[in-house]
Amino acid sequence: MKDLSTSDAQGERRSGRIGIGLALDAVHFKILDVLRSHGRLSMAALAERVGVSRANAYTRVEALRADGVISGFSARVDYSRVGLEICALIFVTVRQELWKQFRAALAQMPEVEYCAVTTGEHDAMIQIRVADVAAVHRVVTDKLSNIPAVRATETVIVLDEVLRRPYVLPPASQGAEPLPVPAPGTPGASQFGMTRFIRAADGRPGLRGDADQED
Amino acid sequence: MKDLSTSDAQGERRSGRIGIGLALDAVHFKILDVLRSHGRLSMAALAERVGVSRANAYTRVEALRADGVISGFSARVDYSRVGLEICALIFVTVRQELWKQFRAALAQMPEVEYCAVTTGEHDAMIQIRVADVAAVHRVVTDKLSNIPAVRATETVIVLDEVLRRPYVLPPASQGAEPLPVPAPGTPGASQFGMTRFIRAADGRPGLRGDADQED
DNA sequence: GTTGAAATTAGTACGAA
DNA sequence: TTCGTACTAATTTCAAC
Repeated sequence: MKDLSTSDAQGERRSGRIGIGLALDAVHFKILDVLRSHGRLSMAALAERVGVSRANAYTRVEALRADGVISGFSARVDYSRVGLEICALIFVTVRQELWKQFRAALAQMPEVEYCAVTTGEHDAMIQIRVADVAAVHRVVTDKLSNIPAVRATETVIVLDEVLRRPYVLPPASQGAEPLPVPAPGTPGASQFGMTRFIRAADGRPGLRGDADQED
Repeated sequence: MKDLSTSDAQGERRSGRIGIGLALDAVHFKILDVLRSHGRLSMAALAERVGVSRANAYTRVEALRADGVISGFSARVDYSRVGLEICALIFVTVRQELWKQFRAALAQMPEVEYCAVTTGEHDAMIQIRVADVAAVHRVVTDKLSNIPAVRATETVIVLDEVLRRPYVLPPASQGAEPLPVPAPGTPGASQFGMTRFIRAADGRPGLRGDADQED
C-alpha cells in the first residue's frame, strides 16, 4: 500500500496550493463524511457505503488527497489510556512584536495539542494534555512563563469533554447543494452581533497564516 | 481489509472498559507516534519504521485497537478547502440543573467540533466551524441562545491556528520509561499555582463523564 | 516474536456510456 | 469526460515455526 497519510507522497503537486479548484459534489462529501470517522476503511467498503464503484472511490479519494482537501490520516488516541488524564486551556497575552518567537517556542512543547490566535480579551488559546494537574502548573510556570513573548497567562482545567467530533463538515454534505467551490475570496455578509472582534491591539498576524502541520 | 476504523468490529470486548491493563512499552508508543500522523500507513511500512516484524506490528496495532488505546482512525480535512473558513470559540455559562439538555442540544449541532466543561469564569467552551462570520452570529443567536440551559455566551473569533497536533503523546514515548500503565486512580501531587480551579458553582458533572464519540 | 503462504485489497489499464 | 470492469501487484492476516 502506498502511504496515503502524507499529503505529497508522489512528486506531483509540490508547489503547494496549485489546483485550488476541484469542485466537490455530494459523493465527495459523503466520502469525507465516512473517512473522517472511519479513516482506515478499505476502498471497497468505502465505495459500497457511498454508492459508487471501487475505482471511482479510489479516484475520488486520491483526488481529494492530491488537492489537499484530505491532508492526511490520523489514529485517534484515547488520552486516558495513555496516561494523559488532564486537559487544560491556557489563555495567553502575547507581546505582539515577539510573535514569531512565541510560535517557535510552542512548536517545541510536546504537550501542546492546539493553539489558536483569537480576538477577545486574550491573544491566544493553548490546549495542553498532561499526566496530572501538577504538570499543568509546571507547563505554565516553567515553560510558558519563560517565553519572553508571553506577557500573561490564565489557565482553566477541562473537567469533562462533552463532545469531540473527528472533523466537522459543512451542511451541504447533508443537503443536496454541490457547494460552489471554496473560492479564494468568498467574503460572506458581515454582521457581528455580540461577538468580540478585534481588540485594541496591533501587529496581529493575518487570518490563515502558515498553520504548519507536522505531516 | 477488515475495518480497523471502528473500535469494536469484532464481537470481543463489548463490555466497555474491561482489559484496562495492556502495559504499553516503547514500541507501543512508537507505533502510536507514527500512526497519529500517518494513520493509513501499511503494516509493513509501520513495522519497518518501528523496527519490529510485520506480524508483530499487526498484533500490537490490533491489541491497541481492541484495548481502546486507539479508538479509531480519521481523515484530516482541510477546513478551508471545504468551505468552512471560520472557526470560533464560544464560552458558555450554563444553568447547572439543565446540563443534560445542554449536552443533547449540542449533539444536534453539526457545526460544533468540540465542547469542554471547564473551571474558570465560564462553564464550557465550544468550538465551531462555519462558512463565514455571519454564520457564527446565527449559531450563537439562533441556536445557542435558544437552548434554555444556556444562560450567557461570549464569542471570540479564531484569527489563526498556530498549532494543531493530530494527537499528543506523553513524554515517556520519547524517553525510555515504560510508563507504569495508567492505573485507575493515579492522583499525582497537587499544586495549583495561578490556575483557576473550581469556581463557586455546584452540580458540576464529574471529571470524565461519558464523552460519547460517534464512532 | 518471526517467517512464509493464502486470502483480500489496492492500484492501473482499458473499454463503455 | 467520467464511470465501471478486469487484471496485476501489493498488503493483510493467519497459519506453523
